[in-house]
Amino acid sequence: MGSRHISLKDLARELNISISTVSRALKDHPDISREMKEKVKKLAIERNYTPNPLAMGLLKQETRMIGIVVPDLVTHFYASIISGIESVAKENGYFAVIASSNENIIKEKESIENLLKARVEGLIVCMSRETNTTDHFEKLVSRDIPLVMFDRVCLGDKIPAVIADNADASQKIVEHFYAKGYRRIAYVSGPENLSISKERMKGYWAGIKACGITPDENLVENCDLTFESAKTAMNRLLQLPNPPDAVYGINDTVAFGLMKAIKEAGLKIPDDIGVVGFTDEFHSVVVTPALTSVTHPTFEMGQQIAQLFFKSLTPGFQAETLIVKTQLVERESSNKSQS
Amino acid sequence: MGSRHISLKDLARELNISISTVSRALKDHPDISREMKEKVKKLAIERNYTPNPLAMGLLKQETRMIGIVVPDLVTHFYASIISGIESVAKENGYFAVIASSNENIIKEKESIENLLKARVEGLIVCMSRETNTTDHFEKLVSRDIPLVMFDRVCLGDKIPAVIADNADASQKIVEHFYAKGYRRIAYVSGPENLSISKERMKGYWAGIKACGITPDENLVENCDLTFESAKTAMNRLLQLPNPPDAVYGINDTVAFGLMKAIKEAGLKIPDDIGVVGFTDEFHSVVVTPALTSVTHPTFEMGQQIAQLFFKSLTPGFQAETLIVKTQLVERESSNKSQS
DNA sequence: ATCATTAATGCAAAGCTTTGCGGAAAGCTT
DNA sequence: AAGCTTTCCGCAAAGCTTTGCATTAATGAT
Repeated sequence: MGSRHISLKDLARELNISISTVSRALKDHPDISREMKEKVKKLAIERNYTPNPLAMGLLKQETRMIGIVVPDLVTHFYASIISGIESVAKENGYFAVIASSNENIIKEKESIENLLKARVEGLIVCMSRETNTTDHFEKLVSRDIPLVMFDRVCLGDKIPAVIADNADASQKIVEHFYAKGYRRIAYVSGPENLSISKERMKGYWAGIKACGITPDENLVENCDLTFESAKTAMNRLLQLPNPPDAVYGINDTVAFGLMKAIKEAGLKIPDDIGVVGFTDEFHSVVVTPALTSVTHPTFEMGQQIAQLFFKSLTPGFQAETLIVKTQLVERESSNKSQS
Repeated sequence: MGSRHISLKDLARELNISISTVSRALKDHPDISREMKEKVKKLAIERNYTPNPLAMGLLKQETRMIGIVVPDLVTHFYASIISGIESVAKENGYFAVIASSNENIIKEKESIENLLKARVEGLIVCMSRETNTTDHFEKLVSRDIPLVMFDRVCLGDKIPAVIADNADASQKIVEHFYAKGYRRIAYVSGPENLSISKERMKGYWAGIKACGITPDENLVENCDLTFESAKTAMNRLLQLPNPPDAVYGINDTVAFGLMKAIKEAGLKIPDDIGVVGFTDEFHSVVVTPALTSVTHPTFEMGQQIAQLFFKSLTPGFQAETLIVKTQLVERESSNKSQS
């Protein structure tokens, strides 16, 4: 049962030499004679020896594990970022252990605790949508545990972070709508505790102002980021005395919900109502009409997150926030026929 | 640096007692007096002691890690199955380490090797689409390493597996089409080395036969499971002298590709051509028209996979293949107006 | 032949936990 | 008071690896 892996001791016994000699032979230590090295290496390969990471971890006091906590695993956005993180982690000899908070603050705290118990050397976290307190993150900072946050972040002065140019992108969406001839532009936001909500909201108002549109509080709705709640929010907008002729959501799941509600109301996209999403999921291409959306370079974002993480390990590191540029990809859903 | 975690030794030193006493006190060993237990436990909580899993792993010769290798992470199907596996794993005190083969056989083999080096106690694998040899799996079997496969499986007599009722479901799709009035029913399959390809193909022909349709080899196309290749396959079908009036794909990504090609050809779904998918992704609801699709209970499937894995750990276990029932969810894309 | 180098290898500790066994002190019996 | 049983605790080994230091043998120098 426990004998599936062979150890230095096994090799040593078989060759009738000491463990230290085996260890040194495998690492080409100058003290060991050439013949001995060859003999040892040959047997090691034959027996398929691989060093035991548990023993190494114990000795070196490091696990080379890095813990990732994301709100869910089934969203393309997170999955792709994780892939990016893993690619850089692997390059640095680390590997990622992934936990999902299921958008739940309790589970988020538990996941962090469990990863710490498993002796990860640091954490990369994207807050759940419920997370409205930050003490569990402050505790990590005060315990000197390496931590990088992304997308939904907090405590930017203490915790290094990677985020999108949320306000900018949001403003550009409004301006894009305006340029396409839309005038009553609505926005469906997410929970107020999330940084992305705040920043994208800021961009919305900036865009409205930049376009010289009279601001209308009624055109801003909230949802809890689910497909269903987005539909509900859209229905509220549609029942306004003066409903919007354009709408965008805080992410693509929300945008899909908006589209569904619009279609169910018998309205046409993009002619009756224009729609734009945020966070380009694969399926923006698939829906009809194809969804205009803000593209996050998710894989690269993941790589940057990991790079920032490793940078944060160096002594004297000061927390910084990296902002990645997004791009508005125009497709059919916001292409109003000029009338 | 290495002093972020405190050990039994730290507690022992602080209380001026031996390490063994601390260890036993924390586990309520009868040899330890009540007062001593209380004193130790109090300090342990105060200092936030958690046992070092590396040391435990080394001692007990177990890591409680289980390795998962999937073709990709960004597909809802796999992400959801992983969640299911993790939920059961956690219950049993195990945690999952996830690796992606990126649909690449080399990377698949590497991932398996790396997980083994990391001392996972067993593996759960879904083959990449390129995987046409099975020797690396046979090696695992002969090395007595616990292994469970799912969805795309092989060596069913030696390796426990969890799969969908592929042939059945496939046949039901054909019959569903027939019942809806479609007569020239096409099928776009995947790489022939994959079990799902073979089984769903078998179901296709069974369905054709059951409906009394004259078989037509031309109505069966292949693709490599990507969106693009599915589009290409569909275009070939559309250029047939006698093109199909219904088509289904081996999974939903393929189905989306089919839909795209059909739309680009200016044909209407479901009236000109009916479409059905396989493996119900979230977005089947979002596309227009909503996609009729075969639902896998993915989360539950993940749970069953994990349960089978733990069952396979028990002595005397014989490989078995679990077949999970799927369900055909009728939506708009196959609902031809009766004419 | 003796001493000093050099080369090649082994010993042992550290990192953390569990656990069988031995040991000391206290209480009890007679 | 001597012997025995409890009660409570510490020693040490095992699991695997790395590495400073010690050891052995052999070579070269004088």
